Amino acid sequence: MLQVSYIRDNREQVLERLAVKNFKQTALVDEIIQLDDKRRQTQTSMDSVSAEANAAAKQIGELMRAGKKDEAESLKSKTGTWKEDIKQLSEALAAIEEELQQKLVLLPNLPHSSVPKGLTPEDNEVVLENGAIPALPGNALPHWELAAKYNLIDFELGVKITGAGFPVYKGKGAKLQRALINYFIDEAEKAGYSEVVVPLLVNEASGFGTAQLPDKEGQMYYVGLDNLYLIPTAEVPITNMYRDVILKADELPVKNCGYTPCFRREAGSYGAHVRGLNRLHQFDKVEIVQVVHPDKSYEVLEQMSLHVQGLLQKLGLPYRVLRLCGGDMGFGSALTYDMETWSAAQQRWLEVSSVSNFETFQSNRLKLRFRNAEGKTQLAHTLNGSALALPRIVATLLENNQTETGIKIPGVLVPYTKFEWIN
RNA sequence: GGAGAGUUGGCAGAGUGGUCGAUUGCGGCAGUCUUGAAAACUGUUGAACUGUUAAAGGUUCCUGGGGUUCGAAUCCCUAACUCUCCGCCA
Repeated sequence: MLQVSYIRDNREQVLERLAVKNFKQTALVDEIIQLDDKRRQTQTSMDSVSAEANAAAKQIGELMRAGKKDEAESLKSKTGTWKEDIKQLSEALAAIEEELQQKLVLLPNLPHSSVPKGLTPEDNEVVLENGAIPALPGNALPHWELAAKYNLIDFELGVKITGAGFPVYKGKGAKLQRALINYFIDEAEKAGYSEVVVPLLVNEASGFGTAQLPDKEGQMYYVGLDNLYLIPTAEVPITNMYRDVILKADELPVKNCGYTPCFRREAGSYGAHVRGLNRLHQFDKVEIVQVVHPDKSYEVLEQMSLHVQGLLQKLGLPYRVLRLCGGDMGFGSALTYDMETWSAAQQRWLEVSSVSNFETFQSNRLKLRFRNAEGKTQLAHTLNGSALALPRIVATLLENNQTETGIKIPGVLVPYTKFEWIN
Protein backbone atom coordinates (compact mmCIF):
# COMPACT_ATOMS: atom_id res chain seq x y z
CA MET A 1 0.00 0.00 0.00
CA LEU A 2 1.37 3.36 -0.96
CA GLN A 3 1.55 6.13 1.62
CA VAL A 4 -1.01 8.87 1.07
CA SER A 5 1.39 11.59 2.07
CA TYR A 6 3.76 10.42 -0.64
CA ILE A 7 1.03 10.40 -3.26
CA ARG A 8 -0.08 13.85 -2.21
CA ASP A 9 3.42 15.30 -2.47
CA ASN A 10 4.49 13.46 -5.63
CA ARG A 11 1.38 13.21 -7.79
CA GLU A 12 3.15 13.51 -11.16
CA GLN A 13 5.83 11.02 -10.32
CA VAL A 14 3.30 8.53 -8.96
CA LEU A 15 1.27 8.72 -12.17
CA GLU A 16 4.35 8.33 -14.31
CA ARG A 17 5.58 5.30 -12.33
CA LEU A 18 2.16 3.64 -12.27
CA ALA A 19 2.05 3.97 -16.04
CA VAL A 20 5.11 1.71 -16.24
CA LYS A 21 2.94 -0.95 -14.63
CA ASN A 22 0.30 -0.12 -17.23
CA PHE A 23 -1.84 1.26 -14.48
CA LYS A 24 -3.27 4.43 -15.94
CA GLN A 25 -5.94 5.67 -13.58
CA THR A 26 -5.31 9.33 -13.04
CA ALA A 27 -8.85 9.78 -11.77
CA LEU A 28 -8.30 7.26 -8.98
CA VAL A 29 -5.12 8.94 -7.85
CA ASP A 30 -6.83 12.31 -7.84
CA GLU A 31 -9.77 10.93 -5.92
CA ILE A 32 -7.36 9.63 -3.31
CA ILE A 33 -5.72 13.02 -3.00
CA GLN A 34 -9.10 14.71 -2.67
CA LEU A 35 -10.32 12.21 -0.11
CA ASP A 36 -7.20 12.73 1.92
CA ASP A 37 -7.78 16.46 1.78
CA LYS A 38 -11.31 15.96 2.98
CA ARG A 39 -10.12 13.60 5.67
CA ARG A 40 -7.73 16.15 7.09
CA GLN A 41 -10.31 18.92 7.00
CA THR A 42 -12.87 16.75 8.74
CA GLN A 43 -10.44 15.64 11.35
CA THR A 44 -9.35 19.18 12.10
CA SER A 45 -12.98 20.21 12.60
CA MET A 46 -13.66 17.25 14.80
CA ASP A 47 -10.52 17.78 16.82
CA SER A 48 -11.42 21.35 17.65
CA VAL A 49 -14.99 20.51 18.65
CA SER A 50 -13.68 17.62 20.76
CA ALA A 51 -11.21 19.97 22.41
CA GLU A 52 -14.06 22.28 23.42
CA ALA A 53 -16.19 19.44 24.68
CA ASN A 54 -13.30 17.94 26.61
CA ALA A 55 -12.57 21.25 28.29
CA ALA A 56 -16.23 21.66 29.22
CA ALA A 57 -16.48 18.16 30.62
CA LYS A 58 -13.44 18.79 32.74
CA GLN A 59 -14.90 22.07 33.99
CA ILE A 60 -18.17 20.40 34.88
CA GLY A 61 -16.28 17.96 37.01
CA GLU A 62 -14.52 20.77 38.82
CA LEU A 63 -17.75 22.70 39.38
CA MET A 64 -19.48 19.62 40.72
CA ARG A 65 -16.69 19.03 43.17
CA ALA A 66 -16.80 22.68 44.25
CA GLY A 67 -20.51 22.29 44.87
CA LYS A 68 -21.52 24.80 42.20
CA LYS A 69 -24.31 22.70 40.85
CA ASP A 70 -26.17 25.43 38.99
CA GLU A 71 -23.17 26.50 36.98
CA ALA A 72 -22.42 22.89 36.15
CA GLU A 73 -25.97 22.36 34.98
CA SER A 74 -25.92 25.39 32.71
CA LEU A 75 -22.67 24.22 31.17
CA LYS A 76 -24.16 20.77 30.68
CA SER A 77 -26.99 22.20 28.67
CA LYS A 78 -24.48 23.56 26.13
CA THR A 79 -22.84 20.24 25.44
CA GLY A 80 -25.70 18.93 23.37
CA THR A 81 -24.69 20.59 20.13
CA TRP A 82 -21.08 19.55 20.54
CA LYS A 83 -22.12 15.98 21.03
CA GLU A 84 -24.21 16.10 17.92
CA ASP A 85 -21.40 17.73 15.93
CA ILE A 86 -18.84 15.22 17.10
CA LYS A 87 -21.11 12.35 16.23
CA GLN A 88 -21.70 13.64 12.72
CA LEU A 89 -18.08 14.51 12.12
CA SER A 90 -16.78 11.20 13.39
CA GLU A 91 -19.23 9.31 11.22
CA ALA A 92 -18.18 11.40 8.24
CA LEU A 93 -14.53 10.82 9.08
CA ALA A 94 -14.99 7.08 9.38
CA ALA A 95 -16.76 6.99 6.03
CA ILE A 96 -14.03 9.01 4.35
CA GLU A 97 -11.27 6.89 5.84
CA GLU A 98 -13.04 3.74 4.74
CA GLU A 99 -13.42 5.03 1.21
CA LEU A 100 -9.82 6.23 1.14
CA GLN A 101 -8.58 2.86 2.30
CA GLN A 102 -10.66 1.05 -0.29
CA LYS A 103 -9.21 3.16 -3.06
CA LEU A 104 -5.70 3.07 -1.70
CA VAL A 105 -5.47 -0.71 -1.76
CA LEU A 106 -6.28 -0.63 -5.47
CA LEU A 107 -2.97 1.04 -6.26
CA PRO A 108 -0.09 -1.30 -7.02
CA ASN A 109 3.40 -0.56 -5.83
CA LEU A 110 5.49 1.88 -7.83
CA PRO A 111 8.09 0.11 -9.96
CA HIS A 112 11.75 0.90 -9.49
CA SER A 113 13.38 3.15 -12.11
CA SER A 114 15.19 0.16 -13.64
CA VAL A 115 11.96 -1.70 -14.45
CA PRO A 116 11.49 -2.00 -18.20
CA LYS A 117 8.20 -0.94 -19.75
CA GLY A 118 6.15 -3.69 -21.28
CA LEU A 119 2.98 -5.70 -21.18
CA THR A 120 3.82 -9.37 -21.48
CA PRO A 121 6.54 -11.83 -20.45
CA GLU A 122 8.14 -11.23 -23.85
CA ASP A 123 9.01 -7.74 -22.66
CA ASN A 124 11.01 -8.98 -19.68
CA GLU A 125 14.67 -8.12 -19.82
CA VAL A 126 17.15 -10.97 -19.81
CA VAL A 127 19.80 -9.87 -17.33
CA LEU A 128 22.08 -12.84 -17.79
CA GLU A 129 22.26 -16.44 -18.88
CA ASN A 130 24.49 -18.97 -17.24
CA GLY A 131 25.39 -22.62 -17.67
CA ALA A 132 25.63 -24.82 -20.70
CA ILE A 133 22.40 -25.98 -22.24
CA PRO A 134 22.71 -29.75 -22.48
CA ALA A 135 22.29 -31.39 -25.83
CA LEU A 136 19.98 -34.33 -25.21
CA PRO A 137 19.39 -37.12 -27.70
CA GLY A 138 16.25 -36.95 -29.79
CA ASN A 139 14.53 -39.60 -27.70
CA ALA A 140 14.92 -37.63 -24.47
CA LEU A 141 11.83 -37.80 -22.30
CA PRO A 142 9.93 -35.04 -20.54
CA HIS A 143 9.92 -35.32 -16.75
CA TRP A 144 6.40 -36.72 -16.50
CA GLU A 145 7.45 -39.69 -18.54
CA LEU A 146 10.67 -40.09 -16.59
CA ALA A 147 8.67 -39.90 -13.37
CA ALA A 148 6.51 -42.76 -14.58
CA LYS A 149 9.41 -44.76 -15.97
CA TYR A 150 11.31 -44.72 -12.67
CA ASN A 151 8.22 -44.72 -10.47
CA LEU A 152 9.04 -41.38 -8.85
CA ILE A 153 5.76 -39.53 -9.01
CA ASP A 154 2.21 -40.83 -9.29
CA PHE A 155 -0.03 -38.12 -10.66
CA GLU A 156 -3.07 -40.39 -11.07
CA LEU A 157 -2.92 -41.45 -7.44
CA GLY A 158 -2.96 -37.80 -6.42
CA VAL A 159 -6.04 -37.29 -8.57
CA LYS A 160 -7.71 -40.15 -6.76
CA ILE A 161 -6.90 -38.81 -3.34
CA THR A 162 -7.46 -35.13 -3.96
CA GLY A 163 -7.53 -33.98 -7.58
CA ALA A 164 -5.30 -32.78 -10.39
CA GLY A 165 -2.23 -30.89 -9.27
CA PHE A 166 -1.67 -32.86 -6.07
CA PRO A 167 1.00 -35.41 -6.98
CA VAL A 168 2.14 -38.35 -4.85
CA TYR A 169 5.92 -38.70 -4.69
CA LYS A 170 7.22 -42.22 -4.25
CA GLY A 171 10.48 -44.06 -3.66
CA LYS A 172 13.47 -42.09 -4.84
CA GLY A 173 11.08 -39.35 -5.94
CA ALA A 174 10.02 -38.88 -2.33
CA LYS A 175 13.62 -39.01 -1.11
CA LEU A 176 14.59 -36.39 -3.66
CA GLN A 177 11.97 -34.01 -2.27
CA ARG A 178 13.34 -34.25 1.24
CA ALA A 179 16.91 -34.00 0.00
CA LEU A 180 16.21 -30.78 -1.90
CA ILE A 181 14.37 -29.22 1.04
CA ASN A 182 17.18 -29.99 3.44
CA TYR A 183 19.83 -28.88 0.99
CA PHE A 184 18.09 -25.55 0.36
CA ILE A 185 17.56 -24.90 4.06
CA ASP A 186 21.19 -25.70 4.85
CA GLU A 187 22.38 -23.36 2.12
CA ALA A 188 20.11 -20.58 3.38
CA GLU A 189 21.41 -21.00 6.91
CA LYS A 190 24.97 -20.81 5.58
CA ALA A 191 23.97 -17.49 4.04
CA GLY A 192 22.84 -16.20 7.41
CA TYR A 193 19.10 -16.89 7.30
CA SER A 194 17.62 -18.40 10.43
CA GLU A 195 15.12 -21.13 9.93
CA VAL A 196 11.54 -20.90 11.10
CA VAL A 197 8.70 -23.39 10.96
CA VAL A 198 5.46 -21.51 10.55
CA PRO A 199 1.72 -22.18 10.34
CA LEU A 200 0.33 -23.23 6.97
CA LEU A 201 -2.98 -21.51 7.61
CA VAL A 202 -3.19 -17.79 8.14
CA ASN A 203 -5.87 -15.35 9.22
CA GLU A 204 -7.27 -12.44 7.29
CA ALA A 205 -4.97 -9.87 8.86
CA SER A 206 -1.93 -11.81 7.66
CA GLY A 207 -3.38 -12.13 4.17
CA PHE A 208 -3.85 -8.39 4.09
CA GLY A 209 -0.39 -7.67 5.45
CA THR A 210 1.45 -9.21 2.51
CA ALA A 211 -1.17 -8.02 0.00
CA GLN A 212 -2.85 -11.30 -0.91
CA LEU A 213 -6.04 -9.78 0.46
CA PRO A 214 -8.21 -8.11 -0.57
CA ASP A 215 -8.52 -8.93 -4.24
CA LYS A 216 -6.48 -12.06 -4.67
CA GLU A 217 -8.52 -14.36 -2.47
CA GLY A 218 -9.33 -16.37 -5.59
CA GLN A 219 -5.77 -17.66 -5.62
CA MET A 220 -5.91 -19.05 -2.11
CA TYR A 221 -7.71 -22.02 -0.63
CA TYR A 222 -10.10 -20.76 1.99
CA VAL A 223 -11.27 -22.62 5.08
CA GLY A 224 -14.58 -20.91 5.60
CA LEU A 225 -15.57 -22.61 8.81
CA ASP A 226 -12.64 -21.02 10.58
CA ASN A 227 -12.06 -18.05 8.30
CA LEU A 228 -8.49 -19.09 7.52
CA TYR A 229 -6.49 -19.29 4.32
CA LEU A 230 -3.99 -21.93 3.22
CA ILE A 231 -0.75 -20.19 2.46
CA PRO A 232 0.19 -19.72 -1.21
CA THR A 233 3.79 -19.13 -0.09
CA ALA A 234 5.77 -19.05 3.15
CA GLU A 235 6.24 -15.35 2.49
CA VAL A 236 2.85 -14.77 4.12
CA PRO A 237 3.42 -16.28 7.57
CA ILE A 238 7.12 -15.41 7.73
CA THR A 239 6.68 -11.75 6.80
CA ASN A 240 3.67 -11.48 9.11
CA MET A 241 5.83 -12.46 12.05
CA TYR A 242 6.85 -8.80 11.91
CA ARG A 243 3.40 -7.29 11.63
CA ASP A 244 2.87 -4.45 14.12
CA VAL A 245 6.49 -4.60 15.14
CA ILE A 246 8.91 -1.74 15.73
CA LEU A 247 12.45 -3.03 15.35
CA LYS A 248 15.56 -1.43 16.73
CA ALA A 249 17.98 -0.18 14.10
CA ASP A 250 20.56 -2.75 15.15
CA GLU A 251 18.09 -5.59 14.70
CA LEU A 252 18.19 -5.00 10.95
CA PRO A 253 18.59 -6.83 8.70
CA VAL A 254 16.22 -9.58 9.74
CA LYS A 255 16.88 -12.74 7.74
CA ASN A 256 14.58 -15.75 7.90
CA CYS A 257 14.15 -18.86 5.83
CA GLY A 258 11.56 -21.55 6.00
CA TYR A 259 10.30 -24.60 4.22
CA THR A 260 6.56 -24.99 3.68
CA PRO A 261 4.21 -26.64 1.29
CA CYS A 262 2.41 -23.99 -0.77
CA PHE A 263 -1.20 -24.15 -1.87
CA ARG A 264 -2.48 -22.38 -4.95
CA ARG A 265 -5.83 -22.65 -6.61
CA GLU A 266 -4.46 -21.58 -9.98
CA ALA A 267 -7.95 -21.03 -11.27
CA GLY A 268 -8.07 -20.82 -15.04
CA SER A 269 -4.85 -22.70 -15.77
CA TYR A 270 -4.94 -25.40 -18.39
CA GLY A 271 -3.14 -27.04 -21.28
CA ALA A 272 0.30 -28.47 -21.99
CA HIS A 273 2.05 -25.83 -19.93
CA VAL A 274 0.51 -27.24 -16.77
CA ARG A 275 1.54 -30.78 -17.55
CA GLY A 276 3.40 -32.82 -14.95
CA LEU A 277 5.18 -30.69 -12.40
CA ASN A 278 4.91 -27.49 -14.39
CA ARG A 279 2.00 -26.15 -12.36
CA LEU A 280 0.64 -27.68 -9.18
CA HIS A 281 -1.94 -26.86 -6.54
CA GLN A 282 0.38 -28.06 -3.81
CA PHE A 283 4.14 -27.85 -3.97
CA ASP A 284 7.14 -27.51 -1.69
CA LYS A 285 9.28 -24.43 -1.43
CA VAL A 286 12.02 -22.94 0.68
CA GLU A 287 11.52 -19.21 1.06
CA ILE A 288 13.97 -16.52 2.11
CA VAL A 289 12.70 -13.29 3.63
CA GLN A 290 14.49 -10.15 4.72
CA VAL A 291 13.47 -7.01 6.57
CA VAL A 292 16.05 -4.33 5.93
CA HIS A 293 16.89 -0.65 6.22
CA PRO A 294 15.50 1.27 3.21
CA ASP A 295 19.00 2.34 2.17
CA LYS A 296 20.07 -1.27 1.83
CA SER A 297 17.18 -2.96 0.09
CA TYR A 298 18.48 -2.92 -3.48
CA GLU A 299 21.88 -4.12 -2.42
CA VAL A 300 20.13 -6.92 -0.53
CA LEU A 301 17.98 -7.76 -3.55
CA GLU A 302 21.16 -8.39 -5.54
CA GLN A 303 22.53 -10.58 -2.74
CA MET A 304 19.35 -12.61 -2.69
CA SER A 305 19.50 -12.99 -6.46
CA LEU A 306 23.08 -14.21 -6.18
CA HIS A 307 22.10 -16.67 -3.48
CA VAL A 308 19.46 -18.21 -5.74
CA GLN A 309 21.85 -18.25 -8.68
CA GLY A 310 24.42 -19.99 -6.51
CA LEU A 311 21.95 -22.78 -5.82
CA LEU A 312 21.24 -23.25 -9.51
CA GLN A 313 24.97 -23.27 -10.30
CA LYS A 314 25.69 -25.86 -7.64
CA LEU A 315 22.89 -28.02 -8.96
CA GLY A 316 24.42 -27.65 -12.42
CA LEU A 317 21.29 -26.28 -14.01
CA PRO A 318 21.46 -23.81 -16.88
CA TYR A 319 19.50 -20.71 -15.97
CA ARG A 320 18.74 -17.18 -16.87
CA VAL A 321 17.77 -14.15 -14.81
CA LEU A 322 14.98 -11.87 -15.92
CA ARG A 323 14.16 -8.40 -14.80
CA LEU A 324 10.40 -8.37 -15.01
CA CYS A 325 8.74 -5.66 -17.05
CA GLY A 326 6.03 -3.44 -15.61
CA GLY A 327 3.25 -5.56 -17.05
CA ASP A 328 4.52 -8.89 -15.72
CA MET A 329 5.41 -7.75 -12.22
CA GLY A 330 3.48 -8.57 -9.12
CA PHE A 331 1.09 -6.08 -7.57
CA GLY A 332 3.21 -5.28 -4.55
CA SER A 333 6.69 -5.46 -6.00
CA ALA A 334 8.99 -2.58 -6.87
CA LEU A 335 11.52 -4.77 -8.65
CA THR A 336 11.42 -8.49 -9.37
CA TYR A 337 13.98 -10.89 -10.72
CA ASP A 338 12.73 -14.20 -12.02
CA MET A 339 15.08 -17.13 -12.33
CA GLU A 340 14.31 -19.70 -14.97
CA THR A 341 15.96 -23.01 -15.69
CA TRP A 342 16.14 -24.57 -19.09
CA SER A 343 14.06 -27.67 -19.49
CA ALA A 344 15.93 -29.59 -22.15
CA ALA A 345 13.19 -32.07 -22.86
CA GLN A 346 10.39 -29.54 -23.00
CA GLN A 347 12.59 -27.04 -24.80
CA ARG A 348 11.41 -24.14 -22.70
CA TRP A 349 12.38 -22.01 -19.73
CA LEU A 350 10.69 -22.79 -16.42
CA GLU A 351 10.38 -20.25 -13.64
CA VAL A 352 11.91 -21.63 -10.46
CA SER A 353 12.34 -18.52 -8.38
CA SER A 354 11.11 -15.00 -8.03
CA VAL A 355 12.98 -12.51 -5.90
CA SER A 356 11.34 -9.18 -5.11
CA ASN A 357 11.86 -5.95 -3.27
CA PHE A 358 8.58 -4.60 -1.92
CA GLU A 359 10.15 -1.47 -0.45
CA THR A 360 7.50 -0.12 1.96
CA PHE A 361 4.49 -1.56 0.16
CA GLN A 362 4.09 -4.46 2.58
CA SER A 363 5.54 -2.76 5.63
CA ASN A 364 2.99 0.03 5.33
CA ARG A 365 0.23 -2.55 5.54
CA LEU A 366 2.05 -4.53 8.20
CA LYS A 367 2.96 -1.46 10.26
CA LEU A 368 6.45 -2.89 10.25
CA ARG A 369 8.78 -0.14 11.36
CA PHE A 370 12.19 0.47 12.83
CA ARG A 371 13.58 3.28 14.89
CA ASN A 372 15.87 5.36 12.70
CA ALA A 373 18.92 7.41 13.61
CA GLU A 374 16.73 10.32 14.71
CA GLY A 375 14.83 7.99 17.03
CA LYS A 376 11.69 8.20 14.93
CA THR A 377 9.73 5.29 13.60
CA GLN A 378 10.15 4.61 9.89
CA LEU A 379 8.79 1.91 7.61
CA ALA A 380 11.29 -0.85 6.86
CA HIS A 381 11.72 -2.52 3.48
CA THR A 382 10.72 -6.13 2.95
CA LEU A 383 12.07 -8.58 0.40
CA ASN A 384 11.51 -12.21 -0.33
CA GLY A 385 12.44 -14.89 -2.76
CA SER A 386 12.09 -18.56 -3.46
CA ALA A 387 15.26 -20.45 -2.74
CA LEU A 388 13.91 -22.58 -4.24
CA ALA A 389 10.58 -23.97 -5.38
CA LEU A 390 10.93 -27.69 -5.86
CA PRO A 391 8.71 -28.99 -8.68
CA ARG A 392 10.32 -27.34 -11.66
CA ILE A 393 13.77 -27.94 -10.20
CA VAL A 394 12.87 -31.62 -10.06
CA ALA A 395 11.51 -31.39 -13.60
CA THR A 396 14.69 -29.95 -15.05
CA LEU A 397 16.95 -32.12 -12.93
CA LEU A 398 15.26 -35.25 -14.22
CA GLU A 399 15.17 -34.10 -17.81
CA ASN A 400 18.63 -32.55 -18.08
CA ASN A 401 20.43 -35.31 -16.23
CA GLN A 402 18.84 -38.25 -17.99
CA THR A 403 21.14 -40.77 -19.63
CA GLU A 404 20.81 -44.18 -21.23
CA THR A 405 21.41 -45.82 -17.89
CA GLY A 406 19.46 -43.56 -15.57
CA ILE A 407 19.29 -40.11 -14.04
CA LYS A 408 22.41 -38.71 -12.44
CA ILE A 409 21.95 -36.90 -9.12
CA PRO A 410 24.03 -33.69 -8.78
CA GLY A 411 27.01 -34.13 -6.46
CA VAL A 412 25.84 -31.57 -3.91
CA LEU A 413 22.62 -33.52 -3.38
CA VAL A 414 24.16 -36.96 -2.93
CA PRO A 415 24.92 -36.45 0.78
CA TYR A 416 21.20 -35.74 1.15
CA THR A 417 19.72 -38.38 -1.16
CA LYS A 418 22.28 -41.03 -0.21
CA PHE A 419 22.08 -42.31 -3.80
CA GLU A 420 23.83 -41.18 -6.96
CA TRP A 421 21.55 -42.56 -9.59
CA ILE A 422 17.90 -43.00 -10.27
CA ASN A 423 17.65 -46.12 -12.37
C1' G B 1 -17.67 -30.14 22.25
C1' G B 2 -19.07 -28.47 27.82
C1' A B 3 -17.99 -25.01 31.97
C1' G B 4 -15.36 -20.94 33.90
C1' A B 5 -11.72 -16.83 33.93
C1' G B 6 -9.41 -13.14 31.32
C1' U B 7 -7.52 -9.31 27.35
C1' U B 8 -4.21 -2.39 30.16
C1' G B 9 2.24 0.73 27.42
C1' G B 10 8.58 -3.66 25.12
C1' C B 11 7.34 -7.32 29.32
C1' A B 12 5.02 -8.16 34.20
C1' G B 13 1.11 -6.01 36.65
C1' A B 14 -2.23 -1.84 39.58
C1' G B 15 -6.41 0.95 38.42
C1' U B 16 -12.12 4.64 42.87
C1' G B 17 -17.16 7.19 36.37
C1' G B 18 -13.90 13.27 36.42
C1' U B 19 -7.16 15.51 38.73
C1' C B 20 -5.65 8.64 33.88
C1' G B 21 -1.95 8.13 28.38
C1' A B 22 -2.72 5.68 32.86
C1' U B 23 0.62 3.65 39.96
C1' U B 24 4.66 0.37 40.35
C1' G B 25 8.41 -3.17 38.98
C1' C B 26 11.51 -5.14 35.07
C1' G B 27 13.68 -3.90 30.50
C1' G B 28 15.61 0.29 27.24
C1' C B 29 18.16 5.12 26.97
C1' A B 30 21.10 9.18 29.29
C1' G B 31 23.94 10.76 33.42
C1' U B 32 26.65 10.41 38.39
C1' C B 33 30.26 7.27 40.63
C1' U B 34 34.55 3.97 38.47
C1' U B 35 41.02 3.16 35.15
C1' G B 36 36.94 0.19 32.80
C1' A B 37 32.74 -2.78 33.83
C1' A B 38 29.14 -4.39 37.33
C1' A B 39 26.33 -2.70 41.38
C1' A B 40 24.08 1.57 43.39
C1' C B 41 21.87 6.29 42.66
C1' U B 42 19.42 10.21 39.49
C1' G B 43 16.71 11.40 35.33
C1' U B 44 14.21 9.71 31.11
C1' U B 45 11.36 6.21 28.20
C1' G B 46 4.24 4.25 23.93
C1' A B 47 1.89 4.86 19.11
C1' A B 48 -1.07 7.24 15.27
C1' C B 49 -3.30 11.55 13.09
C1' U B 50 -3.19 16.84 12.74
C1' G B 51 -0.11 21.06 12.78
C1' U B 52 4.78 23.59 12.08
C1' U B 53 10.90 25.35 8.66
C1' A B 54 11.18 23.18 13.47
C1' A B 55 8.35 23.43 17.69
C1' A B 56 4.26 24.53 20.70
C1' G B 57 -0.58 23.08 20.65
C1' G B 58 -4.92 19.87 19.47
C1' U B 59 -7.23 14.91 18.72
C1' U B 60 -7.40 9.60 19.10
C1' C B 61 -5.83 4.86 21.10
C1' C B 62 -6.30 0.58 27.82
C1' U B 63 -8.41 -6.40 22.18
C1' G B 64 -12.30 -4.83 17.97
C1' G B 65 -17.37 -2.86 17.32
C1' G B 66 -21.77 -0.56 19.52
C1' G B 67 -24.31 1.83 23.77
C1' U B 68 -25.23 4.73 28.62
C1' U B 69 -23.15 9.65 30.45
C1' C B 70 -21.72 16.55 30.43
C1' G B 71 -17.48 13.00 31.15
C1' A B 72 -15.72 5.74 30.26
C1' A B 73 -9.64 1.87 31.03
C1' U B 74 -13.67 1.82 34.80
C1' C B 75 -20.90 0.65 33.67
C1' C B 76 -23.96 -2.19 29.70
C1' C B 77 -24.32 -5.10 24.97
C1' U B 78 -21.63 -7.69 21.22
C1' A B 79 -17.57 -10.04 18.47
C1' A B 80 -12.70 -11.94 18.32
C1' C B 81 -8.80 -13.98 20.79
C1' U B 82 -6.16 -16.17 25.09
C1' C B 83 -5.94 -19.17 29.44
C1' U B 84 -7.81 -22.98 33.05
C1' C B 85 -10.71 -27.38 34.08
C1' C B 86 -13.61 -31.49 31.89
C1' G B 87 -14.33 -34.51 27.41
C1' C B 88 -11.98 -36.27 22.88
C1' C B 89 -7.30 -37.06 20.68
C1' A B 90 -1.90 -37.16 17.16
